[in-house]
Amino acid sequence: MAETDWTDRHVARWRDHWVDVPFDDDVEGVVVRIGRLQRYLKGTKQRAVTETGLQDFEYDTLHSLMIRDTPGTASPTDLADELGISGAGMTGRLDKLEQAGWVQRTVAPDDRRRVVVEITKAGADIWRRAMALRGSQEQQMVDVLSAKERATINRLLRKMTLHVEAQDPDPSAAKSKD
Amino acid sequence: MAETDWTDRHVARWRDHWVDVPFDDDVEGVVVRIGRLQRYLKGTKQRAVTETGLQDFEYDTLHSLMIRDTPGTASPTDLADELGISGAGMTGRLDKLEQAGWVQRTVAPDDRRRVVVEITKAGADIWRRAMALRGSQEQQMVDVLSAKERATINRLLRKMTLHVEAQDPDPSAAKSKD
DNA sequence: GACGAATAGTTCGCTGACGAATTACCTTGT
DNA sequence: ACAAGGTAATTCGTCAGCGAACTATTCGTC
Repeated sequence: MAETDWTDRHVARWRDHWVDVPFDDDVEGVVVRIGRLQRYLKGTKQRAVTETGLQDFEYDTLHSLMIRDTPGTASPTDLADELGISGAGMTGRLDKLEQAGWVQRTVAPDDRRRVVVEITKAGADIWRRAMALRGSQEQQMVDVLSAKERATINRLLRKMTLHVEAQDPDPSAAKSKD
Repeated sequence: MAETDWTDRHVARWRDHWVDVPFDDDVEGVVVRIGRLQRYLKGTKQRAVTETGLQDFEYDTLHSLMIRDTPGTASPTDLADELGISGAGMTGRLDKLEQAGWVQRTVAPDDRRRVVVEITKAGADIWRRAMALRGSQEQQMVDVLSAKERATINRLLRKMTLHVEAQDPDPSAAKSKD
């Protein structure tokens, strides 16, 4: 352990104060570090996205629309589930995205209750631009690990994701604000 | 690689569609998995906190107030920084927390611009109750790893947090909604 | 083939958070 | 000693998102 990070200091400070609560250094370490890395990623995304002129929630929605088995097209409900927001919230987002010209709504001809959301050329283009800006920053975070370490951490992370994905059987309760 | 998780499938699906963007399986894997684990943790916290009758943001604020070198007392600005919300937002939260009787505001006698936020007995009690509910669920996530694996993943996570903490020199831009 | 239940999406009123402006207080330089 | 500038918190207007009620369409069954 060459250096101590924020989490080490946090854990050291709190090991004593813990009363009536199970406290395991390694568990706390994993949980807190994941939180801190996620916070960092959120920040880098924020910066990348803002640079394109998109708002955070606009990018999130376009992103969700693109990274699916049917890229660029989805129902509002599916998107809402995937993004972890309410139906009402989704309506609001789509109003703004459609207004801005990034997506397009059409009613499904076979079931007129359904709405099909499709990304426009402009939408796909700006999403790709934001993606490019993002990628490099994420790369930077992971690049401090060697190839071998990257493989190891993915193996361990996968062990945990498999566990949590098994608990929550819904595969669409997914990606959140990455 | 015994089983594939959501991220494996995501990466497999997207390796091809990637154009004009650097795409590394392992980098994407780390980033996406961290996001998904964090989402899960957010969910477990949510459930634990709701069970105590607290609202999410109330718990977050009490938590931030407790896990510091001066547990149970802080300035509004420090709390806002730590929680990553604006000063205005903090004022709003403190209004509600004070109203509910979980915290108490007093002006600092030596510098009357300053406000000292202190947790009340009731506040500390309910926070502790929520903590206990939380702990066990976090434990569960990490428990799929062996003791040795837990040590390894913490080492690798620390490598990354040290990197990102070095980039963002502000140590208070910290914990977010854990 | 018609009426009740189910489903997809939207509208509505409210809430938490934001940025900008404001108030109150302290510090510094002359 | 007092004006100019800085700092801590609050107020104000706005916005995204929520849950609940509502509308429009389809399904199921008798």
